[in-house]
Amino acid sequence: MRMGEGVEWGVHCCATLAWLQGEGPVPIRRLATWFDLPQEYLKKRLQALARAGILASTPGVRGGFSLARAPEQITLLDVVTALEGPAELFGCSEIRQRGAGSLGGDSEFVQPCGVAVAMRRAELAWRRELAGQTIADLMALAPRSGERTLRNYRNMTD
Amino acid sequence: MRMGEGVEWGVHCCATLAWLQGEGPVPIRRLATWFDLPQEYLKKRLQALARAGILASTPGVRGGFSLARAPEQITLLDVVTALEGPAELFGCSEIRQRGAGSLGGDSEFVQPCGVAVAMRRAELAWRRELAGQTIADLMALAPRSGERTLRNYRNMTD
DNA sequence: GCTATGTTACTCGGATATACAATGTCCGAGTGACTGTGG
DNA sequence: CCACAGTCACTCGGACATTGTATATCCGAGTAACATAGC
Repeated sequence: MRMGEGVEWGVHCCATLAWLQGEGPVPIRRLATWFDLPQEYLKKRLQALARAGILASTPGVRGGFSLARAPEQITLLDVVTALEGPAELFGCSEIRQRGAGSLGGDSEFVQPCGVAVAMRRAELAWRRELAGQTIADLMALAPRSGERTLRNYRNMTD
Repeated sequence: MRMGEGVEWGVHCCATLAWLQGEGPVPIRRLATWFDLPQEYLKKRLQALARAGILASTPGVRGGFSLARAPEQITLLDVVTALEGPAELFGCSEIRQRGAGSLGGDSEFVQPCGVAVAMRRAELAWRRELAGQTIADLMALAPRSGERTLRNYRNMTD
């Protein structure tokens, strides 16, 4: 039960795109070499972010990816949900009303499964924390001596 | 990123064993038919709970599994950790200091990755909620008209 | 000078391969309660 | 009545087979900026 690596990639790429806002779209190759990631697979993950409305993709010769909204409007929960899917961590398959256990109890299962309720509560706490952190918050935390390096790197490839 | 089904099985089996405390060990076959689960695989998961000190297994002809501690002493976090491992949901692989991004920044990476910090905070909130729920809490919530059925079921197989 | 055509550097979407974890099954060994037998 | 061996019903641990998902790669199609050619 672990999150895919794509989540880490996605968040860092969002932060990077936030630093580079105003410079136009950033091609995947630049992001991939910047973080040393497999270019093709990174593309797939960023496409998922674009489908979710977090990134915007512009085709063409000067194309690439850019933020679709302001960094303050992108939460970690948005990124996680876009990349890992909306499914819950705990999927209740209602085993309580299967097998011999369901023979006697007919009207007992009208109220929800207590296990699922408890799990959902924990999961909501998790999502609430994730929803409270935006890309802008991460930018404020990060020590951006690297920002200069990041911008210069564009010139290195041109 | 989903939890395995074994977690649902484990929690329900713990609750069942709690109801049947004092009747001695319960064999796997009874639990498996009760919930209509694959017996052999359920065994594997319960063995994991036994290794974690949540269940106790007694060999022999009247053997089976039983709770190793009181239901108040078993939290959902215990069960989840025993079955899914202690690994964190978000594994930071420090991509920020890989590739071209790490060329300029030398002393920048002394402080922890902001992404990992935010993820860890959310995860701690999740674990805190899970640790606040015990098997005994679930028993108090559950409508146990089924408890009679459960005890009778023993006689059905004897 | 202006339009048409081609080139280039990107993205998109789908198809496919690979690695690894989750799920499921099977078998031999150990163990303790019970049964039966010999003394 | 008691010691002892045998059987039975369990668990344990490991060795597999199967399935699904994450990861990774590749290819054809579309698109917009730019360059070039033709009028």
